[in-house]
Amino acid sequence: MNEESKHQESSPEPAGRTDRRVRADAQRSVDALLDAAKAVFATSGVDAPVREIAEKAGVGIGTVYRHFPQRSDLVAAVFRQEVDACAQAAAVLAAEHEPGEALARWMQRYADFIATKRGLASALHSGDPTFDSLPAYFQQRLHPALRTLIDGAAAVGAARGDIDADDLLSAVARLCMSANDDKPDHARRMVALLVDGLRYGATSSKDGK
Amino acid sequence: MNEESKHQESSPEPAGRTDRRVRADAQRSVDALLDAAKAVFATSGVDAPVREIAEKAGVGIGTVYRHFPQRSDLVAAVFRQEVDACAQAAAVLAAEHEPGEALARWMQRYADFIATKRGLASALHSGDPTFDSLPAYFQQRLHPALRTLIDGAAAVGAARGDIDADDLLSAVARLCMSANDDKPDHARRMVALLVDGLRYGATSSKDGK
DNA sequence: ATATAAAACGGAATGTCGTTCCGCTTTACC
DNA sequence: GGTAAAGCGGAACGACATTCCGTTTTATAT
Repeated sequence: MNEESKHQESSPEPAGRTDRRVRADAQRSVDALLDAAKAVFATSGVDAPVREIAEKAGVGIGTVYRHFPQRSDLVAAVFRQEVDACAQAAAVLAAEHEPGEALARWMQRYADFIATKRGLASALHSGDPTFDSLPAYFQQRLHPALRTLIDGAAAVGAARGDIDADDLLSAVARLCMSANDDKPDHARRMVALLVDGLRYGATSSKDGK
Repeated sequence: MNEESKHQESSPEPAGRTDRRVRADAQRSVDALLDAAKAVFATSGVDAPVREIAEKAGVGIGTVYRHFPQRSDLVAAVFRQEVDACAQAAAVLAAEHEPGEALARWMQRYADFIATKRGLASALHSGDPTFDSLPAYFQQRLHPALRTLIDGAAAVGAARGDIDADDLLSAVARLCMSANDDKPDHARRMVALLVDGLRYGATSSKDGK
């Protein structure tokens, strides 16, 4: 169940008869908007004015609302984009590191994502219908990524494999949302503890039980 | 321009009542505002316009801001008021029911409070300094109420007494904030389960296990 | 290459909101 | 009753999200 990238780098392939779909300038605007919004949200929070994002992206206000009918649509799009990046990171880490290390690094990557998005929890509980589909999207995108990493690590005996990916994802999310006010690295250590737990239960042999 | 006249000089009133403190019309305005805000927040959410509250209370906008310098001060005041009511309910329930029943009913009362205040979690995580003191106030007000109920129930063998009140309060809060979208009575049943757990561990006699 | 219609653009205009300001009214105390 | 402080109401202000529409750009047909 994969889905082609909706807004990736513009590839000038002339294939297809009716290319009436996406105009080049529109694609440029959307990309610039997403980049600008990500940067502005990171510095000024998700409550930053739309005008500030439009200015940083070098487009007019009207252009923002052409592509994102509501403010919340932009916010949701950025969240989705970051989740995509997080999911993609799984493949990259799996290619660059041995399975156990890849799993550990990805868990921290995911934890960082949750911890830095302070406005995420508020958005999900805001009642805005725009965000209703986000939880399902997150799980749909993150579950396979983590599942693959766990299986990979379990195959070489670097971690136990009998763990539900969703359980892990929600557990980490809860850990990172709780005590972020007191100690900045509290979440990091708790996640590391979780990963160590995965390693502890590893089975060296093929036979799981 | 800061508040300086809150506290008068050192004890200028020996026995007589100094009426220079609160003017009658001001008290009326504050009461009407609090009532109106509670009603409006319940129906339209905590993001309801200040003007709507002012109109419902029958006062002008200026009057709102005289007593609540910021919107968030009004929100916090309503939260505090509801927590007070919840804490007071403990004494009422203790007087009207036997200890075990009082404890059980109060837990549901508290659960209802948390579950219906959808904007509470968002407010606490909003970063607005106005809400910084709320968690401490909640605990300070609720802890003694629950502690008394637990002790009362434990004294007649209706519940175990070796439970930390804060643990219970935070556990119930978490339960009521999680799965409120799926099933409306999920929280209620989970809280009932918790209460049953308290009853299960009750000691009818003095034997310490 | 030029024409053309659709798509996209920019930004002024609109409406809502929080908050401030200030002249007028009420209250409490003498 | 006199008076001064406290309280009141609401117009005014600035920030924001969102809409509207005349102008410009793009993709395709000619």
